[in-house]
Amino acid sequence: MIARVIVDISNSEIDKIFDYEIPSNLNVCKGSRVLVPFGTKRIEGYCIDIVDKSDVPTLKSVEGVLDEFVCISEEMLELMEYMKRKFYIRYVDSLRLFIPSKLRGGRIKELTRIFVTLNPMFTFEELADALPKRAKSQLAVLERLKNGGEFLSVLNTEYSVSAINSLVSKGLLIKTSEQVERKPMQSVKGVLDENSLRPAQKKALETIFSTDKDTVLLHGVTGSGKTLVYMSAIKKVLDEGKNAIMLVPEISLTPQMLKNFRGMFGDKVAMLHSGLSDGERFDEWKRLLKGQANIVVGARSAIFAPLKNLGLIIIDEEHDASYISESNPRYRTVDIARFRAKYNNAKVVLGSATPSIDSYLLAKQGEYALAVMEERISDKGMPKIEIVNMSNELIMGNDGMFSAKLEEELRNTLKKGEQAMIFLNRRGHSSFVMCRKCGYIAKCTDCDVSLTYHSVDNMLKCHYCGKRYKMLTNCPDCGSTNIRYGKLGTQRVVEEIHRLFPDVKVLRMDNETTTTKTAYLDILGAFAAKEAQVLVGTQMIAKGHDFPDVTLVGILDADMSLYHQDYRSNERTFQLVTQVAGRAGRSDKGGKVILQTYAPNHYVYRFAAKYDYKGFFEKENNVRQTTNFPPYTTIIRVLMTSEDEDKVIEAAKKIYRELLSYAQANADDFLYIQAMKSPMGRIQNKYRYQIIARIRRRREDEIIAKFYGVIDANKFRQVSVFAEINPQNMA
DNA sequence: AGCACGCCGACT
DNA sequence: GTCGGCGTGCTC
Repeated sequence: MIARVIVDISNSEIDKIFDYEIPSNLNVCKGSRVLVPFGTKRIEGYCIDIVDKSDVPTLKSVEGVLDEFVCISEEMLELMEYMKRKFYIRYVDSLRLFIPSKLRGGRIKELTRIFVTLNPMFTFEELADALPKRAKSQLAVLERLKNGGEFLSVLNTEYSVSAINSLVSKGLLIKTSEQVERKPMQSVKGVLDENSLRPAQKKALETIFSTDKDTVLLHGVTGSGKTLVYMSAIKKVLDEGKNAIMLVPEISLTPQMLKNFRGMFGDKVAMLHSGLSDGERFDEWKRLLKGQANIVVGARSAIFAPLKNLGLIIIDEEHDASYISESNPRYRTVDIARFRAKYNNAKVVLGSATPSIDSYLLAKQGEYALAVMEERISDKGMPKIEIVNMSNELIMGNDGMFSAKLEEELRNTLKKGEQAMIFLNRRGHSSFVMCRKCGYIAKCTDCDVSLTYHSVDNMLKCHYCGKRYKMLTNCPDCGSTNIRYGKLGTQRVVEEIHRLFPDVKVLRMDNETTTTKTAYLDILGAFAAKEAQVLVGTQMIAKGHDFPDVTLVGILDADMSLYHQDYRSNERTFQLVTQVAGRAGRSDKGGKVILQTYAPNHYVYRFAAKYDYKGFFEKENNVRQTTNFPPYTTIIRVLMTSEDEDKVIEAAKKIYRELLSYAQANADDFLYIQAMKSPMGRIQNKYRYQIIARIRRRREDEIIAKFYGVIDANKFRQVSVFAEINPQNMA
């Protein structure tokens, strides 16, 4: 018998199927990982098929089978073919997405997960007394473990590493390496009861299971109870003996979210999130493969979970950009989900308060079924959004960051002892470093980008490649010591608040303050614990936790994301404003949103302030259609990079010539094609040139195939070339 | 991606 | 004479 093998080397020249003889003593299956001789070396590979004969005259033999289980299912092999056709992804790159990285590279060891308990020698009170009064978070950890231990990986997502570590080093906590039977957490907010569902939720559930469409768009305003619909739907599917995938944006994999699912479904849930170590990820993957877990909750890549017999795939916050993989391998999660749903005869549910224009249009066109939930569970209504025209503030002589209105509202909120969140866009707020004498601006040596000053460590940082530099004392050009450096926008806001309200505690959350993985949760945790009254931050504070005491949200500069050459910027701004506004008034205290802008009449704000998604959709959809932008057209971007500028230009010219003549021969389908230097001309010491084409969609598959074909046929030494379809970022 | 094969310069 | 530079081509 012959094994058809993909070797585990990611290179387009090698991404072919190689045939090997299967020795009679080896049990090689379709989907097995195998060890094969390749050139002069031995290498890992994947057997994707078993056949009787081969066209290759002399064959080498498979040397061994790597795992005691078959790790790629028939479904995933078909998905691999689909991903090749649809996204031009190499076979190996697909296969690598399907399995945990722990499996590759030889030795596989079962990891024993570390379990943490309170030291049984002491009572809870004794342990608590041993702590200094200041150690609040350590006390929280102790309280968490009062009723039983927890896996370290779970604990790490809930508390800071330092709190846990210091408890362990003081001997108050005990780490055990052996597996301990998990006690399912107490369920939250009561058990799922069909009767506790509101009519709108029931109706949404009905739509999901009665429609003949494979995909349902669930448009539910913030706070309309989408999570309960998800859970009920999962429960129903589980009762039928089928399995489910629940995807959330990475950032919303908060402890609460995990707790909800564990509480409801106990051991049947596997988690795949960034807080897991390789070993833990492997453990979870194995549980899914063996059928020990029936539900997976995770970020984008969990769509590839090895679950069989899928009944339901849920994509929460479907508009979130993180569902589109923007670096190789590039794919769109919805397409993968729909493939798997079709294969398993399952349903896909796309949930959002602000669906993407693409999705909502598909729903209107009847490609998706549509379920709508228009009311908040709390009957509180949405917080009122007030638009403040910043041009007027300037005329009135206020050139500060806060409008008079926002300052007043902030004062009221603080007086009442309630909390406020101040949101500002990051774009346009990085602080660059400049010589006052000669105008020199500090730039990265590898990128065409000015450096950002980071006050935390007094260093200069390149935003694009991450390279760090010492802060300048003298100007390298003129030697002057008169160096000016700005502050990050968030930092300036914090100072402004301190100036206006000297006694108020303020937390700041941005790139600079969240360098560690746990810092994000630490800051949110501190704010939730009311250690500060105001939280100032960038995009990061837009999603995630519910803070019942937040009654005021200020959006300082909504416009920053509006005026951008990106065709999606209106959509993004609408989503952002809606999302940030949703942070206010989560409890019965109600809430208020102050939106500061220089374009108060822009339709994005008019619709956002009324929470009128449909109105916004109609307008934006119309704009896209009349201006010939996606989803009515498709943008293809071919990016070419090299350290050698002459070589990239040569490559760009050659490829452009070929594509241009194709475009001219198919002029009816091309709205635009142009070659140019990329807006970010050099990143990580590589020069970047691009070809941008905008095409009509009726023959898009064929045209995209042509583009990939031209790229494949043109290999240049030291130049890398790749294509992107409707890229999120054109820099 | 590796690695061997191969064909030209400056060294014990 | 040979050691080694890295350009080119192949891997079932």
